[in-house]
Amino acid sequence: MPTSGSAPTTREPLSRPRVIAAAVALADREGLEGISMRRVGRELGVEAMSLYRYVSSKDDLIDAMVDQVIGEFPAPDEALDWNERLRTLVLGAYLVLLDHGWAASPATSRPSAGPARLSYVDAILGALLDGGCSHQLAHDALHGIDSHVFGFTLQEFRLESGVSGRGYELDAIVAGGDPEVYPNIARVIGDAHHDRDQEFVFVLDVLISGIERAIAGSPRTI
Amino acid sequence: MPTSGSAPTTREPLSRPRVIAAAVALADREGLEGISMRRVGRELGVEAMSLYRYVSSKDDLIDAMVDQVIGEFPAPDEALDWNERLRTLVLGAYLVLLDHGWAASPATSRPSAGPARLSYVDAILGALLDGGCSHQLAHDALHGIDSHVFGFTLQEFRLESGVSGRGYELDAIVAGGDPEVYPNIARVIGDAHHDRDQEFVFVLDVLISGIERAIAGSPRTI
DNA sequence: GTGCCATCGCTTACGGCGTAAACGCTGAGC
DNA sequence: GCTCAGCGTTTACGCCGTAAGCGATGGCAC
Repeated sequence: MPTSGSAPTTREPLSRPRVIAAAVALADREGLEGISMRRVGRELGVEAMSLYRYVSSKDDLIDAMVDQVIGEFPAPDEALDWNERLRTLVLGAYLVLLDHGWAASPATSRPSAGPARLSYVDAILGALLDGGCSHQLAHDALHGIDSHVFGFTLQEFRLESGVSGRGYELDAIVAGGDPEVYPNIARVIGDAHHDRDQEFVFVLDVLISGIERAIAGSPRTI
Repeated sequence: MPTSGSAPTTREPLSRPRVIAAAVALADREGLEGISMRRVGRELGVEAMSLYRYVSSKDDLIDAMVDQVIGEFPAPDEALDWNERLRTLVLGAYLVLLDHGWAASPATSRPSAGPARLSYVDAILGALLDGGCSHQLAHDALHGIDSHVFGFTLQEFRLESGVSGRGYELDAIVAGGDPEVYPNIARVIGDAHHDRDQEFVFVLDVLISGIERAIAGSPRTI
């Protein structure tokens, strides 16, 4: 083998970013359930135990994956008014999450908050404070917005990627049963158009206009 | 052994409800991670494989556990006005979920909807329709309410039962770092009072009053 | 050159998981 | 007494996360 020229088969060395990226790509294809240390290792042409040099546990890996996804959320556009800024911030987060649906669940249920998540939270709070929210109101509103972003995406993936396949599964259940048993579901389900983006925006706008009215009711004094 | 009188050591026969109840009790104590077929079996003094006569898989068990919890949600009080009925319905659901925090995650992310969940959805839709929502609006509002109920509870348990123990973990993270990095978090975190019930109600009221205004904007025509 | 040591991926092993398949017991009906 | 269905058990397979230790590689001091 020549002394300098690297052989084409020389594989790139492992690194934490490479491990995380491979895991994210795998989860994008197979979902969170498809993630195991052995599978991620295989993805990188490496044994499972080798990953532990870059990741302290599977939980650490998943936290890092989540933070990686949140890192893709678009940054706030400081030129916009606070409410429009908040809207685009949240909408941007939602659109990224749709590309990595598996991330909503650990993002919601795991306690860790990485730097990307803290930045995102900071940006949301920044918009709320610029709008005149009291610290308390900003704090409460953040919770509402956060559970909307992650909770809604989670629901979407529940309905979409269910074992039963695709579509709105209530359809099937209700259609198969007596319409007298769940009369209101039966009434609504036939007429309603199921457009997830429009639903997300509807709820988001309800939240934002509710926050605006709360600010008007008790604006920040300091 | 006498022919009739049952010996005190005779153990009650297994049954689906008994399996589900034992699993719920175990999850209440240990969380969802503590659920394994072997552990649930041990709880009942039985081998893991015996459960499969009453439950077709672990997923089936978990779906049944979730529906069991949702079955505890209080029924709607038809005497109330639609908006107050909706409020108490949602608040009742939230309070039950707090007692079974593990249930929020599978309730949100698994595709199955058992009879209790369908009843609950039907009750919510009933209130919305009584309020004059169009079918489309009722449908959209349902999604917002649902992700609030389950998403919010999920967040609460994320913050509470984290590995780091108890309390608001952002505190620790932010306090340890440079306050310049996340200035808005730093501003808010010191002042805001963290009262999860009050936060839940705040967001709920924002949602309900948003729905009221949406009804006023485009009431149901049929 | 020689010896050393840090880096890093691999091997082996353990206990636990979900569950398929086949096995025994036990009690009721005849 | 025989049969048979109901029901809990045993055994086994392939997966999982990860603790512990091994071996190769390559840069560095001398």
